Amino acid sequence: MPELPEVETIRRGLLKYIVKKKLVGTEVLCEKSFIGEPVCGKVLGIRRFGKALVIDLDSGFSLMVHLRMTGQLIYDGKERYAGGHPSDNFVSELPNKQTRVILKFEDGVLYFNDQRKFGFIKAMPTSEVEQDGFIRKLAKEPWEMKADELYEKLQRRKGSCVKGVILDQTVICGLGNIYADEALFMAGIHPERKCGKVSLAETEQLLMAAREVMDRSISSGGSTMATYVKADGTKGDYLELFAQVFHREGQPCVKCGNEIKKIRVAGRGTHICERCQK
DNA sequence: CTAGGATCCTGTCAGC
DNA sequence: TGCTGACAGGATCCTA
Repeated sequence: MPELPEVETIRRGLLKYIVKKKLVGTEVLCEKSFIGEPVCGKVLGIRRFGKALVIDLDSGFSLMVHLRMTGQLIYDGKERYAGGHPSDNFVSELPNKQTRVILKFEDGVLYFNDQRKFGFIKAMPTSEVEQDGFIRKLAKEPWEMKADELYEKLQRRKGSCVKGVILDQTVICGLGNIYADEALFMAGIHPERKCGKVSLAETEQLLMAAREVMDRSISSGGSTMATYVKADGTKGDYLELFAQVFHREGQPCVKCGNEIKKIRVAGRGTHICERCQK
């Protein structure tokens, strides 16, 4: 679930709570959620590679965290900081039955919750992080990628629907289901369009749109976070304020008033305006 | 190599 | 109320 903007928001938020703090113990409640042997050490920093976070320790080890669909990181100390898949876990009593791993710091606890168990924390030597199979294959993020590079990649997969291809992190890194729909809408491209039928000019539009939707989300603290940490425990609905098509089926298109439709593309729920996207 | 579909897992919701 | 199937903000694996 969490896409690049949410993961980046968690990274920035967590820095304040765990950098220079010592990780002193690990409790693994679900075996498949923790790969490798638990490690200890003081936190030097937190890096992000696409949708994955890497917590570097002064012991020479690192923890790679991937939230996949339903992962959450919830730091609980003097105050609580939560991010990831939106749910009541952000404000409820922890640990609970979705808690998979507990990282114990000297003055707080970091819970890794994950309803569907697709996510994981992986311990490895810091020197091996960049050779990790997942990280090594990641493509550039939209801000670093040039339009002709993306265009060439799209042409290499000319028979596939463009949405499925831009969700592939080895093609372009960072987009997930929300921002793919939003970027395609902004660029006026139908998600079922074959990659071979996307022009260089449209690729440029798509790239700009991807940057814009994610920039906007990062600067507001991610689509699912910020509002969730409010003291009164109310659920945030930032997505509703910012999404033009995502989860807006049945509502009018913000550009033309036509009804937003929900279809299925590349196995994923997909939101479109049939008049604005061809 | 590409393209499409199944799969990992738990929970929720719509429909009967 | 209980059952069933569909679906979910991700990525990989398998098959053709």
